[in-house]
Amino acid sequence: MTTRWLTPDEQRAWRAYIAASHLLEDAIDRQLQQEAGMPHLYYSILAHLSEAPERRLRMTDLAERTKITRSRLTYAVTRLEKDGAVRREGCPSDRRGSIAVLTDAGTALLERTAPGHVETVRATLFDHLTPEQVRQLEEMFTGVARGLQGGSPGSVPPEELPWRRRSSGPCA
Amino acid sequence: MTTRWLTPDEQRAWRAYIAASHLLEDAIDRQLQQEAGMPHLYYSILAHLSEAPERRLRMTDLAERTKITRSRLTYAVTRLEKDGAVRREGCPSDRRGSIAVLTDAGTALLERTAPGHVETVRATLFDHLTPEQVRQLEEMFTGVARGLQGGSPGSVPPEELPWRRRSSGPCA
DNA sequence: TAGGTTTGTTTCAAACTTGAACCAAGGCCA
DNA sequence: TGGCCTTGGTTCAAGTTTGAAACAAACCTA
Repeated sequence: MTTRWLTPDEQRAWRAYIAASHLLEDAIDRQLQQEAGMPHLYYSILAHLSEAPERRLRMTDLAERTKITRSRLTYAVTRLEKDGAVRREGCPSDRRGSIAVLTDAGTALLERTAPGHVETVRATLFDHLTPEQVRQLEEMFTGVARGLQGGSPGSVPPEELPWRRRSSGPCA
Repeated sequence: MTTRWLTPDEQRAWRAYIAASHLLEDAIDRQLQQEAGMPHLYYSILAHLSEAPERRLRMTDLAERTKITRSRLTYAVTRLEKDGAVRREGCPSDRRGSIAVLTDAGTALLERTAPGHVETVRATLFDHLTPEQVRQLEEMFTGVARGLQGGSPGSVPPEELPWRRRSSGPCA
């Protein structure tokens, strides 16, 4: 089949998306670097931990939720551990595993910096969207994410699809 | 003022957006790394050059269009130059300036790899969107980008807004 | 239960990004 | 003209990301 090129509408949408998402990530990274001393990704790691039961998650679980690779997470957690925001514990039920735990200092940092972060997200993104667009945004990107995770990254044949990691739970 | 926290709708939209945009960038980076031997950003640089008159642009101009910092661009162009996809030329009218020029090899690489790239963008993004959503996407992100570029990065006061770089033109 | 495979995580080197500092060259103006 | 501020680009060190390889524990299965 010959290439299905993008239509002019799609072209424009793609460009706008790429431009805005770069600018947005940069703005948020800068703000968090200033206020929290860490890039957005690291902040997200803390945020995800803070919502988990007992503020702890298996590394792989955390990697999945934050949508990053394991090695990237290892590096990040090591840094956050140095900062004192996270602590690592071994997993008693599976001695291969290690668990990242949000410390009290990490919790405090999150509470201190969350308002500024939210304000930035608002100012950069949501202040430009109507409530209807917010709903659209969620719908679109939920679909896109579903298409991408746990399978068919691009054009991988469906044979490889039925792969799904078992949810490892709080490991306890 | 107390923090304007995100509404549940906004929360969900934000999470979906973050997750999908990470997955999307990863997928596209992987595909281009495979097929073109370079990450998406580098490919974009070539793409932008290919559309410029005479396939050449001032560094700063190129940085603006690709939405990246100058130092990042310097690094990228140096690499692309080593690959032979880009050549640097001095700017005759302003001896501070340097111009990135897309070489024939760069053009060939672009032509060879564009179909695969477009196919990936389609499979990962546009195949999940209705034509109406495509229009919405463009509208939303155009607004967001406008809000972010050339001013008010987050919560910078309007005093700093009226900054606008003069479009330097093809320089020649 | 030994051997082979899978799974969870880390490690390592190479590539990339960041932000501040630097170096020209251009512009402005007394 | 001589300073002085601005602009266009690069450089440098420190930090981050990548992908492949290494490990170790868990899980088969014969």
